[in-house]
This record gives sequence, C-alpha cells and structure tokens, in this order.
Amino acid sequence: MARRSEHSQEQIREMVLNAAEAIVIEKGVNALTVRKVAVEIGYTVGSIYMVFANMQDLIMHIKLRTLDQLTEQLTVEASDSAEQQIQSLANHYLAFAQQHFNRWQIMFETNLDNKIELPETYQNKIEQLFLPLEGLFQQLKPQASAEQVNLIARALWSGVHGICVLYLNGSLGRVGVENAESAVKLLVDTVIRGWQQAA
Amino acid sequence: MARRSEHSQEQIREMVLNAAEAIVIEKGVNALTVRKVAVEIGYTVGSIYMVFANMQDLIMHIKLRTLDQLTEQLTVEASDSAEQQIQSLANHYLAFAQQHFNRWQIMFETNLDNKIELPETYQNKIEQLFLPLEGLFQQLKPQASAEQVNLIARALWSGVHGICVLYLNGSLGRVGVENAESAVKLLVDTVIRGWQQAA
DNA sequence: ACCTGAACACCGTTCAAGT
DNA sequence: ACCTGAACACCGTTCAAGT
Repeated sequence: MARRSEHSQEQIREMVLNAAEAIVIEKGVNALTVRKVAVEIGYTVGSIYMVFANMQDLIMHIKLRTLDQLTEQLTVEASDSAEQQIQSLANHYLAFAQQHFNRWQIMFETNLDNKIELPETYQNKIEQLFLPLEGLFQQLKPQASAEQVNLIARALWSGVHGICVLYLNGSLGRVGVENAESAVKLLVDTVIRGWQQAA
Repeated sequence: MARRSEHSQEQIREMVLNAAEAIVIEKGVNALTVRKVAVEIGYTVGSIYMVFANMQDLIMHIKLRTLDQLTEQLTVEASDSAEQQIQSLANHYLAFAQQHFNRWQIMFETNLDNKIELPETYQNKIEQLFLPLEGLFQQLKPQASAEQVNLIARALWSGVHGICVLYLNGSLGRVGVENAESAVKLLVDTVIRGWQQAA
C-alpha cells in the first residue's frame, strides 16, 4: 500500500515534530526513536525521512522550538529597576530550566557528530537572548565599554546556566529548588555589586 | 571454548575500564559500545558483564576516575593570596575541562535512567571539591557565616562550570578558549569584589 | 569457575517496490 | 508522487552450553 495523501507533507512534518517533542518532554531524549514517532502518528518509519533528514535534524528542530519558547518566557517589567530586571531574568531562566527540564537540557548538549550543523539562526537566537541583559548592565554602569558589557553579560548568564545545570541534575546532591534559587540570587546580587564597584 | 584464565577478574576489569576510557577520550561517550571494548581487550561481549553490571556501571567508573584526576589537578600555591588562589582554581578547572573535554562532559550529564545509582562516594567527592574554595571565601570575609560561605562557593563554582559548558560546547558561537578565560577571570574578579563589599 | 557465542529485542537509515 | 515494509548494519543484555 502507499499514497495515502491523507495529510500534506507539511502536516506530517508538524505531526512528527509534535509527537517527538511530546516523547522528549515525557521520557527524555534517550526515549526518542523514529519507530515510536512512527507508531504515534500512524505512519511507517520511512515516511519520517520524507520530512526530516535524520534523527539529528529532528532533534535540532525541537531545540529551535524550545529556544523560541524560552525567549518568550524571558520577560521583564520595564518599571522595575535594572537590578530587579536582571534578577527577574535569572529567575525566569531557572524556572524554565526546571519546568521544561528534558527539553532545556538537550539545547546545550554538545553537537557530537555534527552531521547536521546548527543553522545560523540558532546561534543568532542565543546571541539575542543576551541583548536585554547587556542593556541592563550598561544601564548600571554607563561608562563601561561595549566589550566589558558584552563579557559581563555572558559571564553572569553562563553562571546562572551553570547553577541550573549542577543543581537540577543532582551533581550537588539531592537539594531542593530553593537552593538553586538562593544560589542564583546570591550570584546575581554579588556580580551586580562587584560590577558597579569596579573601576 | 572457555576457561581461558589468562587474566584474573581484577585484570579483566582493569582492561575493560582502560579500553572504555580510551574510547571515550578519543571519540566521546557515544562511540562507546560493549562490542568495541570486547574486541579491544580480546574477549567476547559476555565477559564484560562478569566485571561490570552494565554499560551505565562502566561509565560510572570512568566518571569516578575522572573526578579523582580532576581533584588532583586542582592545586594552588599556598603562598598566593586568597584572590589569586581562587583565580587559580577556576583556571585549573577550565583547563581540565578543555583538555579532557569528552571525559569532563559526561561527569555532569544527568543520570537519565538511574539503573545504577551514584555511589555516595561520588557526591562526597564533588562536595570535597568545594572545601578549599570555601576556606578561601571565609578567609576573604572572616565574619561571614558558614552558610553564606557554603552558598557563595557553590554559586561561583557553578558559574565557572557554566562558562566552561557554554563556551566549550559552542553554544556561544565559535569562540576561542581565550574568551572563556576572559569570562572566567571577569566572573571571579567580580564575585570576589562583590563578596568582600557585601554587608 | 570462567568464558563463549548465539539469541533476543531493540536501534537508525535506506530504498526497491507497490499504488 | 507518496508511502510502505523489508533489509542492512548496528546496538545492550542474557544465558545455555562448552571446557
């Protein structure tokens, strides 16, 4: 049998992506197989290769979706002080990492065998995550150079990311989320204080 | 055929571990398979299950070895100032992560399906990595409580870890190691300054 | 007691063949 | 043109059977 044409290629692509994303959310990326996706959407394995080049390609598109969702979540109240806005960004990031743990995790896994290379848009999107943060650091210290601002934003953001990694995956013992929150708050506070005080 | 007895169980265990470690170092954990290890050591797949419970168990022992090696590498000059010693610890950590990327990476991957649960010793070893750092932060601010010191040490260390993660795996674009070094230096400097200045 | 090697239940990916 | 399903080359894990 063949030629079902019940769905357009575009529809199948969407069904595959949704099914794959659901599996990752529920069971983690290691539970994701083409065969499970195929069963889920009611097509055979071969058909998945009509709409995605391979598994890596499919996973990359899950990452892109997650990145977009993360970007949406990182909102701030413009009426807050710069300090508060930075705290808020960090908290939102931690909350996202915690709530969407399985999806968040794969975003920053190394692209081991880069059969599929990350599209330019991917790194651009990550770069753009820093723009608001850079603006806030500039605000806290108007005389700082663009280079300094660029670096401190990345250093702090990486730091917050690191706390999420180590606390959420259990490397620092079976600690509650409140510990991660405390660590994030302390890091942000300390960095802001050190930044404002620097020559 | 069977009963070769050319090697003791202990020897076979060591051979398996060495071969597995070599594969991880060269090609990454995804290239590690029992079959490759078996060929490498000149035994059949079944024999590997005589000395390790399963793949997860084997990987966990690679992690334990790596963690020991990392601990050894994190030395400081006692004659240096506390600030310099913290910088030095951070730099050593970054250097280790860079030089032993494949092994370093798996240490902090989430234990997805914890068939094998991490032995107590593993988390203890990680905890002990913080002891020198805690001492240094206490030194910088003698009046700080043990709780504050505990938290700032973990916050900074997680931060340095996060920089290693994001810079080394390419999430922040194809940047050189010197960018990671700059970020680490800036983060450490800023945190120390903020820490000393805090109420 | 030690070790084999075949078997089992899975993978991702390809592609000739059907409609 | 769209989709199938069998085939290929792999996996981790188990365990009866050989010595």
